[in-house]
Amino acid sequence: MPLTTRLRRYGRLDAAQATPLERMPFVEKTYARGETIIRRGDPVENVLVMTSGWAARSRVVRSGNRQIIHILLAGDLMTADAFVLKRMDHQIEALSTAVVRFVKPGDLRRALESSPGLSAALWWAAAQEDSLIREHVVRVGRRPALERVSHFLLELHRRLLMVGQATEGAMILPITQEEIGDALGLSNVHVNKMLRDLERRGLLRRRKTVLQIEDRAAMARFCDFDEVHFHLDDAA
Amino acid sequence: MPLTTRLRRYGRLDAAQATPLERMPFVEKTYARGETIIRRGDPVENVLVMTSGWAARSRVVRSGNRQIIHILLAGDLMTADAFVLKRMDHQIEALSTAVVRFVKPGDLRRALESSPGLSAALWWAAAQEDSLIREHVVRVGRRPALERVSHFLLELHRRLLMVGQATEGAMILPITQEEIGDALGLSNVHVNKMLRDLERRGLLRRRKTVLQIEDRAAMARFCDFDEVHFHLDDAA
DNA sequence: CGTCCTATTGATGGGGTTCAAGGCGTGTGG
DNA sequence: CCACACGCCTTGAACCCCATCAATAGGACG
Repeated sequence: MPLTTRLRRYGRLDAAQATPLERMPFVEKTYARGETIIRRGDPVENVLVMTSGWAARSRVVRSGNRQIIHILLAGDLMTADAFVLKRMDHQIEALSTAVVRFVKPGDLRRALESSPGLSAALWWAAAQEDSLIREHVVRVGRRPALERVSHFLLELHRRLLMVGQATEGAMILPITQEEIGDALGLSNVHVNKMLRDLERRGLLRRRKTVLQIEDRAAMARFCDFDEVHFHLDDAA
Repeated sequence: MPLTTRLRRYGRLDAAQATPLERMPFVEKTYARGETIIRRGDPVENVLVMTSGWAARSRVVRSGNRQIIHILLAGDLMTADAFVLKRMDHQIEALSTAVVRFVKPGDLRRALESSPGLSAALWWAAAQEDSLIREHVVRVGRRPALERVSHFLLELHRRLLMVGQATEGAMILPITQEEIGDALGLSNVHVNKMLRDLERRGLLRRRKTVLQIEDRAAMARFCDFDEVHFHLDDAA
């Protein structure tokens, strides 16, 4: 289960403590690419966990433009604030075929109570998402397009590695260039030009949906990327 | 105490329940405009609460440009994730003279335990900040400059109203146009032009640091602003 | 009364959008 | 099994929003 894999990175969670999480009752639903999983305004009644695939938190503004706020990958919590907020202020949509696990808040609560390290680990996961979104603000607000694309891809690669969905040098990108643009505040046309530029510079290679990053360190230097905001060594 | 004022908006917190929050032991420090309150990389040892003034979460990128991620006002929690994250991934700096209350995590924990509604209310406040930051991504990524400035000002006004720091038609803006630009991913020059444009359109009036919004509804229509992301009616 | 910071304004230039057209791969129905 | 449609990628051209540069003005403060 990808969520468990991810929480183990927190460092304080062993296999035994994770068991209640795996044992929670759930219902799984599969969504097709492009389908809306939760609409803005919907009541938040369940805790949703991504089991596989890609999804996105997004908003559509009056002009019709879409802004992708955050990409959701396997192991991500989609409604961490289910206990507090009554209604969704944004929508979540599937970017690829996506499997989503629905858990009742009560069942999660019981799992948390039965294992002390678990709630700390889930808090950490939620705080990590917050941190990623803060970094996204910086990326969109103050980085030039070329670095912006590069930085975004490195972050995705790092996240996929955390849940065992990528290798050291490659990952599968199931999303379109238009969607990358919607995440980064760029046009699909310009994303294309930036990707080709990164390829021309030898920082990237692409074949269909496969994306290779030869030299992660070089790319990180190129776009001013670091891992501080992942909080990977934050076990207390 | 502004934090209490704000939490009352959550709806489930009465005066009696808020008492432990007001009674927590604390140390208060005052920061001058421009001073850094917490540095990126600093360990998170206390819970910090804004008592008065303005501050900002920000990051400086390699080019030297600053991105303001979120504006902090009186009543805001500056380190809600103090229990989970070990180190700051961004900095917090004072935008005006700012008074900050330092509370020990243990003391907060005790206050939370002594009052059932309190932790829910604090969770709500934290979730509300998350929500505001998500909206900020949309604003910076997909709104044209004129609407961006307008939308930003309306949000600040709404937030100041929540803590009794603004009147229906006016607020005090203690920050510079350059800082507005750093929040919105714009240059100080362009912010100036947008402000003057809003003034010319009769949506705004300015005298020194006083900013008047004649017709909030008209301005909200103008920049596609709504209050969904404030979650003001989210008492369970 | 000079100094420094902020606001203001115009001129110029560039990074990125928009428009448009073509190519490529994949699925689909006749 | 081919023809066509459709979605996505690619590329060039024109344009525009906003950044940058520069210069002035206007406080606030010592």
